[in-house]
Amino acid sequence: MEYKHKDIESRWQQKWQEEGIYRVDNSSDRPKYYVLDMFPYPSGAGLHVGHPLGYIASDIYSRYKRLRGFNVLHPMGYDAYGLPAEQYAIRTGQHPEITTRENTARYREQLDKIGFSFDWSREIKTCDPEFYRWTQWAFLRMFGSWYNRRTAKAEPIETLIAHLEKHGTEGLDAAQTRELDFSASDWAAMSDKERSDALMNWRLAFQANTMVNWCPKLGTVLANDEVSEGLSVRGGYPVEQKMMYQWCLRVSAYADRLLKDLETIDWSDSIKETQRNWIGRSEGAEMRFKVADSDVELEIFTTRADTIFGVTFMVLAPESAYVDMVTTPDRRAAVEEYVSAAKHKTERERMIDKKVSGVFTGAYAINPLTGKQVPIWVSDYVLAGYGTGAIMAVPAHDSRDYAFARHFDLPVIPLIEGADVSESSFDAKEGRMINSAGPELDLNGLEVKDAIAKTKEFIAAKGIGKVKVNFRLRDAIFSRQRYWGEPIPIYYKDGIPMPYEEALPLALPEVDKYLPTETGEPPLGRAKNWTTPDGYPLELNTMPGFAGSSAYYLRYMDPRNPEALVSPEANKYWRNVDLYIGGSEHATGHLIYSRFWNKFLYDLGVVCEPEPFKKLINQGMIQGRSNFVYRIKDTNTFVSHGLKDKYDTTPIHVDVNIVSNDILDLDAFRKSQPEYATAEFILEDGKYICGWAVEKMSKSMFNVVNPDDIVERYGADTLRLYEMFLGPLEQSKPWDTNGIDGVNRFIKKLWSLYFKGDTCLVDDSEPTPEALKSLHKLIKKVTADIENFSFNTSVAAFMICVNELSTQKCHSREVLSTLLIVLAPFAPHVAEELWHSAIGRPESESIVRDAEWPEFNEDYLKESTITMAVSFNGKARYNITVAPDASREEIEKTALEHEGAAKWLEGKTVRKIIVVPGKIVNIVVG
RNA sequence: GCCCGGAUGGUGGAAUGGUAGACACGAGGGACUUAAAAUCCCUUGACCAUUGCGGUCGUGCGGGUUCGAGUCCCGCUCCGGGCACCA
Repeated sequence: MEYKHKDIESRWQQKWQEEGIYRVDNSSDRPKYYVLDMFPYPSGAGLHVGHPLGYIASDIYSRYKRLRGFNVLHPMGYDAYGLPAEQYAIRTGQHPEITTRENTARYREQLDKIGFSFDWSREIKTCDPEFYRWTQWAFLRMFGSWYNRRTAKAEPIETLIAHLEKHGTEGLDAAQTRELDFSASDWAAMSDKERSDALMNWRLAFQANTMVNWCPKLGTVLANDEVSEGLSVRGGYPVEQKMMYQWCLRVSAYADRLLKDLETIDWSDSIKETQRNWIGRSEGAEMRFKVADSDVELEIFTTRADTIFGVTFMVLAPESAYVDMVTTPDRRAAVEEYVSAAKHKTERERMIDKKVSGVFTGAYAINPLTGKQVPIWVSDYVLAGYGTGAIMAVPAHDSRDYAFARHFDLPVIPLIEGADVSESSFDAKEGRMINSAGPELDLNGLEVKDAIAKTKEFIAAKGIGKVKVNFRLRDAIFSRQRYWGEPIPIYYKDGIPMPYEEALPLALPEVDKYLPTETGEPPLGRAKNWTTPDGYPLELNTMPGFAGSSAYYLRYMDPRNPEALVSPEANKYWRNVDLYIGGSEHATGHLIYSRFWNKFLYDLGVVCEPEPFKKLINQGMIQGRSNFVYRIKDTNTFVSHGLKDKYDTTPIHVDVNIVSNDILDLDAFRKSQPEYATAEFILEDGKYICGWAVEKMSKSMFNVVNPDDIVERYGADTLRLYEMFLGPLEQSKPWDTNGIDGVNRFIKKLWSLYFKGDTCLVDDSEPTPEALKSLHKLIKKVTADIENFSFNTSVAAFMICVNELSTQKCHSREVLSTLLIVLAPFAPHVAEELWHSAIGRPESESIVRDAEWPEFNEDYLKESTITMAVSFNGKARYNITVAPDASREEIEKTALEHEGAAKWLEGKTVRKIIVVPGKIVNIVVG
């Protein structure tokens, strides 16, 4: 029998599917294990070889866990709402649902060919009403909840209303949009509309007038993580800041829990660090500065309370409400001009324009510790959205304040001994304080750390301010002015937003065009009868992309449950994801929102674990490896890479699919484009060698490698092994087809252990000690490697083992069948085939379902003798062989009596002998 | 600017503080073959020596700890990633 991958793979894939061997139940005697991949957005381009990298790794792990006796949940689905399908719809008029259906079908076809062990009976799509009803449901739960800081959890809005009825805002400690202050009788006197507006201040899903990232080109608002450097992540269009009334999620309420619980989960340091940065906890103090000749008090936030004696001016954000309150009449015109100019700048313009700018308000603030007056300025380097939108400026110890002070010629007072502030500020939080003594507080001589603590204590005691923790994490803007997303289940009764609970799932309506209406309303404004049966208008915004992906891992536990997102039983059984594999680009988006969403559901008692993903592995990106041909200028002649420097050439991308091992297929090249039909070549050694470079894998670079092509040519098992062999899972690396032959050769070599032509070589001979040693070395290595996600070295271990068994001419059924079990997670098709055709296991049995992972036996690894290196002064000189249980003395004796020793001992004294049993003997001479 | 990673042959990459370069690609040589493909065998870090033994240097740079450092510590350089007028 020959190794025919096409025949083998399609046959087993079909059989596995018919028998439903990957279907998993919500109850089992076996322990549970949940392995999840980040589900893909089904784009029109289909999968390229980079996409399955993480899926292959998770599949290997799932299969391994199954063989180890776990009940493994390993589902797959589609993140089906997204911009590309909508933009395609705008261009062509094709309903995004059709586009999405076509794309998911194509994805499924591609995924199936690779032989994944997904339980497709649990497949979900975020655009399926039976799925998104639970996205909408969760949104309404958030709408109906507030965050009680006292109990540190979300509570039903009714408990808040009860509090307001009794005490007003008195004694309330809640996550909120802004500080509100009213009494129980005020509450009683409010109209329904006023109450609704007031409650928005506390709801976890709420509407607010906030500064949003508005992308005019996309016609929608974007969340912070959807914007990078002032451009939209999708499409790269400019984004401006705009005040809009929008739906938001109060993610910030959970900032401290999101930060603290990072310590409880097994994620990489880098992604935890990214989340820590994004959450941005900073401990500081809020302080009040009286404004001279006014009752206004400026509240500012600082992390450097110790530098209060160095305050030489104050700065307000242009958008700050203080600006209006403090500006003196004579300065008003100048200030208004500056503020309006700042407002008209986009975020990108503000970022590019790093020039120092600002305007004096005419007012002065009084330093509460010194009583001295300092001028109040307005500048756009202070952000309205962080802290209080006002700062005390300490130019000596803050580089931004320093730049401002130098530009406007304001005084700089150094506060730290030895700090040279003639050229730049001294920002480090270290050193001893100077110039820091006032009538009531003396910080001189203290270390910065102690000075901060002392100042905080002082201002708190004096009632000048309080200790405050600020977070950079913003509430997530939750409305999108787009069509292809989940409708927000809200209707408006006399202008009051009401939950539309009874309508769930609230299905996405049909529209004639996927564009905003003439009056500038979102596309849902075009839907006919987009009202409740009573005629109340429905919300026109849809939910953002992260909505559907925030709780999908819960739905897989119980995907067809019509009563609940997930039943308590199913949730208690599967709990949370044990292993999650996906790209690190979701660090500040999906992975934050999911954790937030899960914590909210945890507060509600819907889920039993406070974190959704116990362990997270970020697979690296697979980059493209582009090939180039070199055209001699103004000719149709192409020169091989090694000779190109002799000519004046232009490098041109050439399709990597007509290049093999960097050698160009000349005929295919001539046929690829009409203009190349008459191309001439200057060859080296009869070949045209292409140049190469690592670039993003994309159509425009002609470097897209399609997994189907690899599967067609080499088979899924080769693709799987090769993707793992490419390098460490978490590292980004270019796809390089050059090495794939080696892995394919390995499979053929493996096959030749079992078959020579049509003859089956497997027999019942007693395995030799060497064969058992090779096998158990492999079991030990692969077991450890899988646990550590070091799959590349596992593949190497297989190659070594097969080479050894092949040299030993091992035909033992015992050894060769165990080898297949170890290989099965990596290359399931060839393992299953040989399991039956060569080992002769019964038809009814499947290696992927019924085999048991072998335990390695240390005894087989023991050597009758062991080799140890003998070194002199640390440099190895010769080897000795000793018994494994040789005593220290025996080893030393053997080492010194070895014939090689004489040369090194000649005329020297032995000072010390270090023996590391089994490894090395170091003889220190001198 | 702050915070995380990383740097090893021609290439991708291996190495619980213990003989650096596993495994694979590529390259060179050979066998088989009319020939090619496929397959198999040998060589392959650099330099020196080569009749044979062998020797010297080598993990981005400079120090240190250690009998012994790719690995640990200190100080740099460069590359990748995250955050960023966040006070």
